[in-house]
This record gives sequence, C-alpha cells and structure tokens, in this order.
Amino acid sequence: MSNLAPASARYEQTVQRFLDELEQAGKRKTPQRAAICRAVVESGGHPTVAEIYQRVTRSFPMISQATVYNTVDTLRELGLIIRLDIANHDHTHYDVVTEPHVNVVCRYCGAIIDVYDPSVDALLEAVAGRSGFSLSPEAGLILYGICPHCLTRGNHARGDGSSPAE
Amino acid sequence: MSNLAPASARYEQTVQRFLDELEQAGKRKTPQRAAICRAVVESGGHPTVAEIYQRVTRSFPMISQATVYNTVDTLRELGLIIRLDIANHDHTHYDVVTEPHVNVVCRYCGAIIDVYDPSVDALLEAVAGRSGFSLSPEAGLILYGICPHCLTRGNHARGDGSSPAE
DNA sequence: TTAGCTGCAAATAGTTTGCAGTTTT
DNA sequence: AAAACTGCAAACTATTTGCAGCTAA
Repeated sequence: MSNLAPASARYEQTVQRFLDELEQAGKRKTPQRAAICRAVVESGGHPTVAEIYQRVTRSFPMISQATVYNTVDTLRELGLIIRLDIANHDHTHYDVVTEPHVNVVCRYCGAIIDVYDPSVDALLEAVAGRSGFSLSPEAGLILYGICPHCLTRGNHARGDGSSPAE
Repeated sequence: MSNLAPASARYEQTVQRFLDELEQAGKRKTPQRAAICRAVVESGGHPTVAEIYQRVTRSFPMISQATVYNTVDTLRELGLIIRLDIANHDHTHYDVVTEPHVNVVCRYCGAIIDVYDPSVDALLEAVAGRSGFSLSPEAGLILYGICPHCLTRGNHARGDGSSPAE
C-alpha cells in the first residue's frame, strides 16, 4: 500500500482533479459542485445521493437534492465516478474508484468493500473474447456474500436477499 | 454444448423442477404459479416482471402484476432464479441460470447474454480469499459494453450510460 | 450578457402492501 | 377448516423534470 500522504491531502488532490475535469469539460465550477465533489471524495467509500446530500448540507443548508442528483450524474458522465446498482439497496451508490475491481457487498449489514485482483483483468479478457463485446473499462463488478464481521457475529441466519441494513 | 433434447422438452423439464421445488418448500402449486414458471423459463433469457406478466396474460387474462411480483420473489427466495439489477434498465431482470457466470449487457441495445468461463471461478476464489467474505455461489456478475451487432452498426456513438433501448 | 446552474415543487413509475374474497391441501 | 394465494387498488419512494430566478465566465 502506498500511503505516502495523509488522507486529507489525498482527498484534496482528488477533489482538485474533479474540479479540473469539470472545467476541462466546459462545465461551470460552482461552490455547490465543489462541495459535492468534496463530499463524494470524503465519504471514503460508496456514497449514495442521500449521504452526499446530508454531508453537503453542513456547508450549504439550502442546497436541494436535485442539485446533488444533477452533479453526481455529471461526474458520472465525465467518468470520474461510477454507478453501483446494488440489489436490495434502496439508494444507488457511487464509487470513486474507476479502475476495474470488484465491489463486495455484505447481504447482512450492507457493507461495501473494494477488492483488487489480477483475476479481474483475466475475467474481462475472457469475457470480451467469448462475447465479442467491447467492454467498458470501468467494470463495476458486484459480488454478494456475508462479511467477516457478520460471519463472526452469526448474523447470517437467513440466506435470502432480504434487506437488513444499508 | 449439450443439446440432446429439443428446447421445448428442456423447458418443460425446468418448469417441472420449479414446481417440484415449490411443493418441497411447502408452497402451493396454483395454476397461476405454473403459468408464471413456464413464462419465466420460456422467456429464454432474462425476463422482467413486465415481460412475464405479458406472457402469462395469454393464459390468464385476469392475472394481476402483484401475483407475478409475488411469485417471482418466491422463486428467488428458493434460489431458482436470481435478480439482475442492471444499470439504466427500468425493470429488474431475472435469470434462470444460477451457476456462477457473467451477464454481459449492451449499453446501446440493452441485450443481455450469459458468458461462462473458468475465470469466473478464479475470480470468486480470489475475492473470497482477499475479502474474507463468504460469497454467494450464485454470483450475478454484470459487465457492460457494446455488443458485436451494435459495434458493426456503429450505434455506439455515445460512451456514456444513457438509456437507449429496453 | 447569457448559457448554464440552482432550488423548489410537482410528476413519474416500478415495486410493495393492505385487504377481502377465493382456493389449494 | 385453515392457511395460503390471488387480484384489485392504494401507497410508497427514489429519481426525474419543469420552470423561474440566479450566477459563473
């Protein structure tokens, strides 16, 4: 792991990158958007619009959810974040990580973690070869299971896909 | 591929399996459910509730969508089908294939195909090892891209995730 | 200036749910 | 008979959209 800089500095760097990309795309750099970008990055994971909205509200009490929806969609169009449609989660999640990886979701507590492994690239190549598809590089692969924490706690009583947490 | 039996016979066999599983689970075997099971299997792919409903309406003009939703969810609980939450598709799809495989979705025309490859198993093992998760065996992996047909037709003008068909 | 963005409110629509009557076992 | 299921309609809610006023460039 390369943790040469403190988290805050890395976050700020990413936020700056987002703003630069917005500018390059001819989009306006509004204070709301800056706050939303910051919220997305600082969420440190896989935020939903509701989470982003709640976070941004601290600095912009009057902001509307529609603005968050709009901005998040703009960021997605620019390829800066990707959508994660997770089964049984009421809200759509977004991921700052755009390189091919796997999102592993706990069926019980709803936790989402990113996993990187060479087998992802192998899978992409194999699937592209077999299907003839031109696959999107930012594959938002999702796998479901029970996380170590819930396994230990014995929280995995039911094997179905009922929604326990988020 | 092992196509020893005609499609219709294989379908009927699967329908029978579904009905048997329903019975074993202590569920009732109603004519509506039989029709829904048949519709799911005969849809030959990745049906939505709307598609199933439309198909079942032929034999049960008075059936309600709620019944389809209920039954489909029951089948899912029993592990006979899996849910596919596909980005930008308005309806939830279901897949009769429950073995680990990849669903490849065309961003342009919405087509969904199943791809089997040993790399899927490798991925599952690697992810399970790295994450410590107990992964669900019926991994509904989804990848996005442009299908060969749309590639040829040059239909892939836009690289974003806007919804074109489906 | 002016095209684009924000915020508010209303609309959209897939899915879920409550309930009364019906049916399988 | 009893629990389960069906069908209808109403409810739910995340997301989208229209529009008037603001604002970054």
